[in-house]
Amino acid sequence: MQFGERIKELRESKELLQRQLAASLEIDTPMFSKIERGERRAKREQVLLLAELLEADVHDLLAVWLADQVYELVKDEEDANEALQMVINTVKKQQ
Amino acid sequence: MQFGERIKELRESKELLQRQLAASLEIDTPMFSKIERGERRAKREQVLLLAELLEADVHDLLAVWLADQVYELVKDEEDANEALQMVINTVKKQQ
DNA sequence: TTAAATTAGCCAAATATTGACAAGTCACAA
DNA sequence: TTGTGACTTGTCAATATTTGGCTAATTTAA
Repeated sequence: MQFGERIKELRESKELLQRQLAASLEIDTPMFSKIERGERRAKREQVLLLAELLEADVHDLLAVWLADQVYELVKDEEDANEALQMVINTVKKQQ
Repeated sequence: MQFGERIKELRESKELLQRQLAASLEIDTPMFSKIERGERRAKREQVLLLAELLEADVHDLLAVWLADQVYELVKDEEDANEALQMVINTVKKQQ
């Protein structure tokens, strides 16, 4: 939902081609295209690399990347909000 | 983390045995035991059944069940909080 | 100590994810 | 139009993960 768009924006603002970033990530261009369109998910390690290559804030990218995955899990659930609040409380304490 | 404990409490307060609930869910007792201890995750459908069998609030159980899964995804992430906030915002709009 | 209840460990079957390839579309320059 | 480069689509096999169920151990309670 958001991660791919973010990557695409950053990539275009740096005038890089998919195949260039794909090469850096050691995947093929179709795979990179899919990541940008959210059809496939990037690996955590790839997010770190992309942050570096695109000179973007790594925490920001990681947060968006994570959010995509969480969203995928809860998007069809009526009780998503309650569940998310519970997790936030748990995560707070855990720090 | 929470779902299994919740089920166990409800089960014990109704003085039911694992094997009885397991039979109702059409799984074996060891599997039910694992669900209670969080070693395996229940299917959504099983949560609905459990809510009925244990006379518990189905939304409440679903929320806890979902929360477990989300937690599993974000628990080791430094940026979990930011990600969760993003998802909450997205989910709010989606309604 | 026994018998029932619960847990641990293991394995095979089913499912999902992954990476790669070939072929397709699209925009545009020659 | 034809050709070229950038990107997308679809498919497939390889790999990983999840699932269900079995056996055997351990715990609990009488």
